[in-house]
Amino acid sequence: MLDCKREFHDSEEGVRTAMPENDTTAPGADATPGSSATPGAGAATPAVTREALAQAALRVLEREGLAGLSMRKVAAEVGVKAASLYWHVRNKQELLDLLNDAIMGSAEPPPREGGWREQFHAYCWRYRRLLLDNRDAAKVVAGRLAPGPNLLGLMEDQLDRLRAAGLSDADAAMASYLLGAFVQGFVLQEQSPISAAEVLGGSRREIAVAAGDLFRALPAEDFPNLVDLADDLTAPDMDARFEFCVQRILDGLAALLPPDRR
Amino acid sequence: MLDCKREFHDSEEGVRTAMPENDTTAPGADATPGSSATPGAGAATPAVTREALAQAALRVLEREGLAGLSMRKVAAEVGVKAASLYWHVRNKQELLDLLNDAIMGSAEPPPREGGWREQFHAYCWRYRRLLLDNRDAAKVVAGRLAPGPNLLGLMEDQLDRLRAAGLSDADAAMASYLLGAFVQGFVLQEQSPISAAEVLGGSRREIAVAAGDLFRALPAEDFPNLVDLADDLTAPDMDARFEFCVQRILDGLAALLPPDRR
DNA sequence: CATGGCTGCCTAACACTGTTAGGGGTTGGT
DNA sequence: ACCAACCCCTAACAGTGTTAGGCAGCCATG
Repeated sequence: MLDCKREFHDSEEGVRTAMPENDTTAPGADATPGSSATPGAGAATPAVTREALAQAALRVLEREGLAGLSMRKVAAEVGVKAASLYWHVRNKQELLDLLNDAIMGSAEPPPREGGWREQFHAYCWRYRRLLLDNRDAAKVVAGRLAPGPNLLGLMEDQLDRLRAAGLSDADAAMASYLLGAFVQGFVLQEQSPISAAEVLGGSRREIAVAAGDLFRALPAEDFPNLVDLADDLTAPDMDARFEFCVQRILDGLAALLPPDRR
Repeated sequence: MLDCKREFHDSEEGVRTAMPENDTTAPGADATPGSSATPGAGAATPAVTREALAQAALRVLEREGLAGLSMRKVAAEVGVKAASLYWHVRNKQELLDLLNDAIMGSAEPPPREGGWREQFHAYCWRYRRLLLDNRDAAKVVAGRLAPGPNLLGLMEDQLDRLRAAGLSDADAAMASYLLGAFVQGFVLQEQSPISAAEVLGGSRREIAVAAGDLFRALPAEDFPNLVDLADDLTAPDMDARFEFCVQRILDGLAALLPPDRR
């Protein structure tokens, strides 16, 4: 009776994250967590829903970054004290799961035109763009697989195209996984600061130059290739680098198809 | 005078992380904590070096995971109080950089035999194995590019082979980057818990089954592909999945080479 | 030998974090 | 009017990274 509240906030557990459950990003006063369905609902103005929490977390993330995203700040963002969040959310990790899918919410699949190669290409770029545009999105997404309604929708669409391209079921599933893993890894690397050069809080280009100097300053007898390739290794054009990688993966996938379908 | 200590702990800044500086993996039993080090020992016996710190951090990481790795615990591991660490290290991030390269220290490049494809293949697998064998290594490595002596050595060797395979300078640099980004992303995904299934603290296989059930339970009219490919999407054999991805990348790289060098 | 400066550690403290216990209103249903 | 559920609150706990300032030994110099 004491902690009956922690028991369950809504009807089912496993299905909730899976069900699309019409998520209107609209600030409508409806759609309290899941309890709206349960008869005998009490409160008049919920004021804070799981949707609202996710959006608030998104704003805090944009403003303060992942390291600065605390329960107290998210609570303040929705006009509430920290402890109250635990009514709607089991712990911070669950809030991050909501945030996770909220980030995916702003993604939209590329137009369904052109060959599979163009479409897969566009998918990679859009996903990267999504991760780059939302602050610390890569860190939030990485290390947590939160199959919320938004992510599920994207996967569904993606798989549909891969199968239409002629990939087998297993290959389509693998390819989808490959895309996700690679893009996440790439953006994570791309955004990761270089330890040696962090002292100078310079721009991306400046620290690339600094990294180049670092490589060039190595003893040439021990690291001939690093010294030699310093420029190539620290080329600051990340778009070109990404494009290269994507093309490699596309070529690799193309090799799975019969020659007439590439 | 007050904080003169924070000025510099050692000679040069930028070069330190770059120089190999013979790293002994610490001679056995001495490093054990306890108050034995404190009495009578002055400045003569340092008792805690950056190397020792890195090794201690590695042990704490193995025992408690990244989330449980705190300055106080690492300090206790070397028999010292937390504040003392800031004499040797600027902040926690710098300790993590040391840890980063310490993890890389246990990597050894694959034998230099077979074609470039076998060697690149082995590189991918060894890197993944390294990240899997050291607890939370993927999380430590991701989001931080710490070009310590160990990582530099690996890059050097890797680039050497890629160039020997016939890749252009730019392509070799890109390919090396691709390898790192992909493997990190893959292992990160591989190890990331699934939000919906975390309640059951089951094994990898169990949560894969649970994820499969989750996909199968989706409304078939909205997610026909997810329902259909549930088995393929949740196939628990991560080795096979990794192998697939690596082969795609290898194929993609092979397309860069003239047909006679593939 | 004495003096100071440097090294390496210490204790205390600050502002913060996630999380829990328990209490108090407001609401709707009976 | 009562009850139960809902939603939020205050207070507190243990733990975090980090800094200020102090204190004991070692070095080299006067």
